[in-house]
Amino acid sequence: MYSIGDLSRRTGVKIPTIRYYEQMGLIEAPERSEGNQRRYEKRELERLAFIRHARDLGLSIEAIRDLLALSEHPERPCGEADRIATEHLASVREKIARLRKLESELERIVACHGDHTIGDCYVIRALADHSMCESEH
Amino acid sequence: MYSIGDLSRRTGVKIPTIRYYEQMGLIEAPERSEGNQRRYEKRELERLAFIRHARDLGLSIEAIRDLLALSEHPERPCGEADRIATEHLASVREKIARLRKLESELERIVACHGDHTIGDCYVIRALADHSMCESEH
DNA sequence: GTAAACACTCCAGCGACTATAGATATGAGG
DNA sequence: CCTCATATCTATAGTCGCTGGAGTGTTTAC
Ligand SMILES: [Zn+2]
Ligand SMILES: [Zn+2]
Ligand SMILES: [Zn+2]
Ligand SMILES: [Zn+2]
Repeated sequence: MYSIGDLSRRTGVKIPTIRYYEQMGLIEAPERSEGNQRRYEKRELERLAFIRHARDLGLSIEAIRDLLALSEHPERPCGEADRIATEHLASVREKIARLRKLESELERIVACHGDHTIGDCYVIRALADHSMCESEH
Repeated sequence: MYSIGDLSRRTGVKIPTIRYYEQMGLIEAPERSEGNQRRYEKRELERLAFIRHARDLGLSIEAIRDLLALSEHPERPCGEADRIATEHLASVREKIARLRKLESELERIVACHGDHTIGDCYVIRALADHSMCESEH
């Protein structure tokens, strides 16, 4: 039996976040002590570790909910789980692509170091005028 | 004189967003028509275009507020503006680095395509066990 | 004059937490 | 058993940058 604090220390998930996950339906409402405090089993510790890891990998609460539901049925085919992960990978790649464009625009923009005034600062002028950019964003 | 709708069409910033920027102090409260509708000058159109472009480049409202304040003083040195842009570039680079790590973990995880069940799905097992990962995240 | 299009304010919601406030429970030492 | 520090409880509000809706009033074109 773990208290919510034990669970928090063991998984690195903050206490309010654990309660939030319960509210969001990622973990079931656990048993309670006589004084109404949450008491968890090992099962729930593992479930929370799964959630934590999936969050660290950037999966949404929604996706994690689906993955947890799938993992309750070990005999079923895993196409859906693979699809969720693949889609997530695609979205990570999109984000990277977008950020790389920003990176190169910003590199160009900040290249104007030196002693000068706001009036002729390339940063300010570049921000005021998208036509100086090399790509859309 | 532009109505809020004109401004919106010309800058691509949605109407509620323009009002939000006003509330956030990025643009001043403009004059009003007799019937209390906002009426903008060209100055404000340019200011909003600046904001839009800076947002597209990922700058925070806070940073944009500072940049706008700086741009009111063309005679001052531009070190601060350069610093804001440089810091932002650094944060974009950090994001890219983090996402690249995720990308490579996810690539490894989704490599398990094929006909199999949830019970032996690598996606599910990898999410349950961070020790199968090659880096921290 | 009338109708369509536009704009007003206020407020709620998104996602994924995080942080308070004020009350109650638990557990270890005496 | 009592005290007290620590832990936990609920409920609510705040974060960021918008976005949408309800319900009402204004402008404009015909
Ligand atoms: Zn400069
Ligand atoms: Zn641009
Ligand atoms: Zn699989
Ligand atoms: Zn991992």
